[in-house]
Amino acid sequence: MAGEATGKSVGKSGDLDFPRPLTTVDVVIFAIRDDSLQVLLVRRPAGEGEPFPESLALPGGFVDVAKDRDLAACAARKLREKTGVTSPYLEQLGSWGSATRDPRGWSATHAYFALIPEKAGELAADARWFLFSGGRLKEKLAFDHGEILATAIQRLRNKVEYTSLPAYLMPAEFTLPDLQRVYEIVLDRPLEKSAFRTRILSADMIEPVAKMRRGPNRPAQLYRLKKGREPVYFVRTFNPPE
Amino acid sequence: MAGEATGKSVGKSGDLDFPRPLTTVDVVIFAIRDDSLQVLLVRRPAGEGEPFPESLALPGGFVDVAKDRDLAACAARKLREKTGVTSPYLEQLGSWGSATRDPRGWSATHAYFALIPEKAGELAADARWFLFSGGRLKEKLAFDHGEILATAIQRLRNKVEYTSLPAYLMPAEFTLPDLQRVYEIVLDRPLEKSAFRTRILSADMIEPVAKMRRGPNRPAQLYRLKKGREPVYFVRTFNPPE
DNA sequence: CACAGTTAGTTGTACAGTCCAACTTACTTA
DNA sequence: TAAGTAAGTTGGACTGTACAACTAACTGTG
Repeated sequence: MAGEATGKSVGKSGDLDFPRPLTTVDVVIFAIRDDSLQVLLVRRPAGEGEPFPESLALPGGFVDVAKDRDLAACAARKLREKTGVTSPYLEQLGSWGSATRDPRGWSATHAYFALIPEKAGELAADARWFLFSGGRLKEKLAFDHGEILATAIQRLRNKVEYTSLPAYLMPAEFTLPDLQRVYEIVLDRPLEKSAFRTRILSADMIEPVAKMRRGPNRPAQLYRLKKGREPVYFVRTFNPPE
Repeated sequence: MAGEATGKSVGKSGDLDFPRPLTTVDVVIFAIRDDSLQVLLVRRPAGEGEPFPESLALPGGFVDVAKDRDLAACAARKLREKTGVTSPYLEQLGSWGSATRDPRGWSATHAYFALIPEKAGELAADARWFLFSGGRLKEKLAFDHGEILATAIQRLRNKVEYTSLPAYLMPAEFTLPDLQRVYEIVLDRPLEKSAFRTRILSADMIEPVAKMRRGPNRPAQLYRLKKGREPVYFVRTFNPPE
């Protein structure tokens, strides 16, 4: 495998001797920070021959055929390198490939999206969190990363309507109003308190811990995610607005 | 672009001189035939150095950087080459990449799934329809295509619960009981007639044509898909079994 | 030509879960 | 002790599915 080099003939049949697209992996990393949905972006390097120098981009890069066992491992590696987070919610988003998306030639990227709790330790030096204002990012992104990001948000919003995905954006312990707030941030619309509670509590996805969150008002029950990390699918969506 | 060959140094920075994974596209093509869900598979060639010689596999192959503008075009090309169908429902399924899935080296495939109406003209010589018995395919497939196929079925089933996807499996004109039958075949469970009709008719996705299907019993209204091909999303799933 | 058989399509009641709004509870602060 | 606020509950209206019984429209048979 290591002797395969850049795709020059390797097998007996010799039919692998043709141009290969570049293969990359990019990760859309979401977190809730400052009461809003944020995404982690990196600044591209400025070197000669670098495409989109100094533009903002999704964290990612070439698959390393020596280091990466598979695509998911590659995505997990990039997530870890940028955030230090090791076991988040990581889902494949899709792939984008064309002759023109990278000026260096035909390329295909495998995009993942990750949900992580706010805490997160140190970020890599080139990485920063960015905010959506009005559901959109202000900055233009390198390559087709704007499109990938838009797809990620759409997928996230869509799934939040009928799954427990936002649970992966929560810290270890949280209250039901906390969780509802995160749903509302992602969906960008208010939800009904009683319907929300009924749905979440009957989904058997969280369990109360023997503590209350105390504050200036009535204390709130703290919960944690139950083991068995698969997201829950609800049989109805929250009823759509208007 | 054409001079790029197999990944040998091209840019000024020269940092593209590293091994590139093989890049392929595979297509899971579904149709309803003989009152059941079938998938189109091809027999792999027998040549020396061919992986999985004579095994069954999904239609697919290497991205051709000269012919294929992007991944979707590549998938559409493979669909066309095997079935002659040109404008089906074609959705990206995901990508699978690892060091071990192809004995020829690190490879990544971009998988698509297509829904086509039964009619379909001539098939390519190496292609044949295969049946699921008991929700599973009997044959073992080459590479990780069994896994890809399983994911495709799961995705199809899942979406059929709350979208109008099966409409793309229908011929140009069909009756409501026809459509319900297709839902039932895919979901492998019976649905309620009245709830089904209410849902479909209020979704504004089909329109009656001025004809009836006549047969040995009461004639049935014929419908066709409305223009504007996006699938419809329902706010509830069909209530799950048991 | 009536009647059985079959499928198309409708109707009505029960039920589940959201929507909406008002209510009670438990705390803090003045 | 009273006002304020957020947590959590309760009940009636509404939407859409589940289930079952019904009517409608045709064919084929005796």
